[in-house]
Amino acid sequence: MTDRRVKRTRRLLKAALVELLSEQAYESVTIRDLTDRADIGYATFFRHYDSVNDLMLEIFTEFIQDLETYTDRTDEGYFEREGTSLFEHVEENRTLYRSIFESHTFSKKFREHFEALVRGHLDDRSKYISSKEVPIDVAAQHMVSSILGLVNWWLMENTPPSVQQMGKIYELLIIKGTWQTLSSANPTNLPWEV
Amino acid sequence: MTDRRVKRTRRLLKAALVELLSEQAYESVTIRDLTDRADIGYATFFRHYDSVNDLMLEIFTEFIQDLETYTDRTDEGYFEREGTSLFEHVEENRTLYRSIFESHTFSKKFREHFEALVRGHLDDRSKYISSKEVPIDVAAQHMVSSILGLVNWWLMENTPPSVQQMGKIYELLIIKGTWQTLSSANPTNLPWEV
DNA sequence: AAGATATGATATACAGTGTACCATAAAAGA
DNA sequence: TCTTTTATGGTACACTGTATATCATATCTT
Repeated sequence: MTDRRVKRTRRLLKAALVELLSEQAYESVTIRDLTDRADIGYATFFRHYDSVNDLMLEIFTEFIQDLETYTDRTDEGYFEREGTSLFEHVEENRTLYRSIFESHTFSKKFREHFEALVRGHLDDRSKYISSKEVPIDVAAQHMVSSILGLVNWWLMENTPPSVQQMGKIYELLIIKGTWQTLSSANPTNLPWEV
Repeated sequence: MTDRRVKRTRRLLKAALVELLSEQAYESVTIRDLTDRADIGYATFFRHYDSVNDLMLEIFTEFIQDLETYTDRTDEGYFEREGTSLFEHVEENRTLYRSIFESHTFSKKFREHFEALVRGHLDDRSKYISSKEVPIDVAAQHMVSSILGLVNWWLMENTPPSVQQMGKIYELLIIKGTWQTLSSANPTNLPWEV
């Protein structure tokens, strides 16, 4: 695993895929495309990865780790503050986000990671949640759909609002919108305003 | 176009695809699978459709038409009444909905149709919308993400709530949740309660 | 310097798409 | 009913892309 040649090959392949994603759709990338771009032998690919999905998974995993350290910067830990962090991360990785959202497999994976995160936040605030009509997992799913919908909209827009504007929309539409529905707290006494 | 043989072939192919979708993933269906199931010659497929996507598009189009006549039953025309209609339609077409949501191409198409519908509703209620921070197309996108997220959750759940329960959740989480955020109206004087 | 191993190149098998061709069956029109 | 038209089945073939096997060579580790 420490062999320089192995590290070089894997590095070249990952770089090749990231590069290709800004030129063509993820689904259209072939193994020949990758080995040509990385300038390595075709068969060599299979000595490291099972498939393009397998290679993408490695990039995706590193990407998720990057996102998690990124959103953890704001140690206050509240949802609405993380909104701006999320959109900053998206802005800096537009191409990769677009590719992930284009792929059914990886948008699903991304959603799963995100849902776990949101579930954690909701569990932390469970004492404020009074709604018996909306189950907790439906609420989590709803926030995830809303957030990822907003991110997706922002990615596809040709003249997108700034990160700050998106943070504002995020707070208004998703945090307040959902929270008012689920919350037993007085609107003037919501947790993020304490 | 009126040739009995043509109609027969196309009918058999559509039936074969619908049948196969309850047995395997949409992406995995090959043309050979279809012609074997329909019991027609392989080359015959290409005399009618370009690709599996092309065949699926025909099924999808008929499906969308069915949905539209379905949701039009409730002539009052309000969002929250259509919630139950939507979930009724999903319940009666679970397999097809699952296949559509599994396919990036068709979930996108479905989303586009739905978004046009929601945009129409929002435009009808534009006088109630006061929010200057949330653009109208972001609001429409947000409702669509929320609704389709909820439908998707319902489809994947092994012990899903009833249609009536889903209608209730829909009204609370999506209609009221979003509307309160966008609306200038007094909560006791929202349009659907008039 | 010697042994281990990753790579490049090539051949091969395989699955799936898409086209061309022709004999045959079935439909449409008189 | 007879003739013409056309859709179908079957087959062969070219093409793309995946995946494995093999072997000489280059590169790395110790």
